Amino acid sequence: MKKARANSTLSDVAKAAGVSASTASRALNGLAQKYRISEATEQLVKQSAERLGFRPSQVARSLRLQRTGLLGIVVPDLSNPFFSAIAREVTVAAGEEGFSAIIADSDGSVEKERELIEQMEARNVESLVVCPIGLDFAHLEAAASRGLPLVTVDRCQANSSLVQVTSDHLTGAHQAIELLIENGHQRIGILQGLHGTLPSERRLKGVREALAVAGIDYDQKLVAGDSFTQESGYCSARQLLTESPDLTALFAMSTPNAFGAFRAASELGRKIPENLSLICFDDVAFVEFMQVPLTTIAQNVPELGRRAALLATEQMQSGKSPRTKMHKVPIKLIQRASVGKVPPL
Amino acid sequence: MKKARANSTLSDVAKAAGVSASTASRALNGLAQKYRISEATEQLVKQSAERLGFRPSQVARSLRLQRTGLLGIVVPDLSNPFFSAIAREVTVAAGEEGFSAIIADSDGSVEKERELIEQMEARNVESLVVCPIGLDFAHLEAAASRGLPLVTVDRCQANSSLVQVTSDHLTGAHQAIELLIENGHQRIGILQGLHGTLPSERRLKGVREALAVAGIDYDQKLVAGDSFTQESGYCSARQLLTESPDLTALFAMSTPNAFGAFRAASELGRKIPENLSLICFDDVAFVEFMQVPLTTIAQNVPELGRRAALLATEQMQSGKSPRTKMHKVPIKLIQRASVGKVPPL
DNA sequence: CTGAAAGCGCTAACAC
DNA sequence: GTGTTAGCGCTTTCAG
Repeated sequence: MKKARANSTLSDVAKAAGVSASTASRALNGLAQKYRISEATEQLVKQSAERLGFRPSQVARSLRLQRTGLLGIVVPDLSNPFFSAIAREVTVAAGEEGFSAIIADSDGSVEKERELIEQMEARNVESLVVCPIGLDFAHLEAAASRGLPLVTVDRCQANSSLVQVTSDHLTGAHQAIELLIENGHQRIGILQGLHGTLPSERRLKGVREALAVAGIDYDQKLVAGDSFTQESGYCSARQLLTESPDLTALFAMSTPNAFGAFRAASELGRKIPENLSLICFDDVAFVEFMQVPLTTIAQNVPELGRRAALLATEQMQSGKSPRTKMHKVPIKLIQRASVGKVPPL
Repeated sequence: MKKARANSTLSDVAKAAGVSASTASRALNGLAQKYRISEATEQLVKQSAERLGFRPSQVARSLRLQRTGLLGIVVPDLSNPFFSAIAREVTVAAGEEGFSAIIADSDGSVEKERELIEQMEARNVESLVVCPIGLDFAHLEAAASRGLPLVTVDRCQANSSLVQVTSDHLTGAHQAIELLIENGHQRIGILQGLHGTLPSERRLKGVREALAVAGIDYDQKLVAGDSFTQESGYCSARQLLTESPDLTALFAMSTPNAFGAFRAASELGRKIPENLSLICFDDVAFVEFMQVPLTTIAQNVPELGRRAALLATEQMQSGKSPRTKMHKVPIKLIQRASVGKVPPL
């Protein structure tokens, strides 16, 4: 490998051009006009910079300007398509606003989330987008009250003063159940996500509302599960389908939940959609290429990310928190093949 | 929002403790022993720091130490599970080595990739992991020769002096074809990825080798496609299946390709695996929850990421490039349900 | 039109 | 044991 020649500095450029560092700085930062630097000098400086392959040190710049141009992202699992899609939107939106994104994976641990946020603060990120692991928000509130523009995405909290962006879970669940009912389903099993998280709670509320409208009793026996994972979906679907064989439909609160349900159903000899309907929240690209394409309540994931990034950068630029704290993004029911009419008995 | 109170600085802490900045710095950096700072002073400093909520500025530190502790990651599409899985491993491995990861999405554009790498260099990342878009490596070579420890993942280049980590594509493709042949398939369609990329070329070579071993002629007519996308898979599968209806198996070079093939097959009335076998490269979590679980050549994606991160950080710490440039990580054939015996005619 | 000097927050060599 | 000083690379008053 070639010798790691240190990048040349501004004063190198200045020296090469035979001017002072200040002049060089001004010429390179497009302030020639303002300072009425002679055309000749300006060109000379620019050429020297070019020739030396000068790249200004962002570190020095950050220190001087007290602006890092860094935006932090913390997600619970970057290998989960839902979160990586959010991360993607945030990074590109940040990039468009002139920021670089620094990312970290909390691996589903509140403790790690806390540490990572500490680290990011130490790095002087100018704002932070976090998809919280979901239960404890104290450290987030703390960071925000320290003046760090922070926005949470997805797993929000109802009674929080944080800026939050999440889907319209209630309406989504309501529509899901409505669709099932329209198709004649009366006995509907619910595969629940992590208790205590807003998405899970709101979706459950949506379920109850839709059931109430249709005059169907909400049966606690028909809801199971406590995590958005595939394993949880599998176990609870198995349990529900075994204990209540008269179920004709399943509402899964996440795609992994739905995958689990799929497996359980096939093990128990139920065919989707022939004698079991399945609808789920979240819509990942793959879902449509399953042999039985899933009918889903699609969250507008890119929009979640984009909005979060925008709220974060705005907040940072204006220096004040937006009036609206809770930002709901609409969901969309996508009908594919996994919901069928209840078979006439 | 509360007033954005600037974080307190080292000299604030020093003042509060009634000592000089140097002493404070030493006490806080665990150098008390080395400098024989009195127990009392040390505690005093630490308490003051605690009380003021002092968090050392990484920016100032970076400038002084000429070390940012930053590792850059550039991927073509963070919403693609393959790349996000790599990104995840890189960020966590980096974290374990005490680095923060700064990430960017090149959105499949070489131009953008070039710009992003520039930006990262300006931010003084200490090393860089890039999943190149695949064709032009000049800017990567340039960055590396400037002394930046850089490692490329996945789409590598055969005759490059860069440090690269990629799967054993040749063996993988060889095994895929072998499996098909063992199952009686003789007419095998190939759904190809982006031409000119090492993964695609090596896999094609593997195909030819396996075919040769079995004494089957390589038929140029049976290979189609020019991208790892789902659309490409769909179009080329349709084309192949239409022009050569005697095909009994398809080898797809990516999961998206396979999804496309799935759709094409079902539109053309072919059933997998009954009268069409399908095997594909890459193994994403979903693949096993498809109603017909896909038989795949699984890349060890986490390992790709981990190795890359390690090579990057090692290189940076030792200051020299590793002897081995090309790092191949083994693949694994995972048999599921999408490959069947060729039906006796 | 340009330069000198100060300083962002930190650490380390060199005093004493 | 602890303080003083210099300086990382940059921008920006303030002078001229």
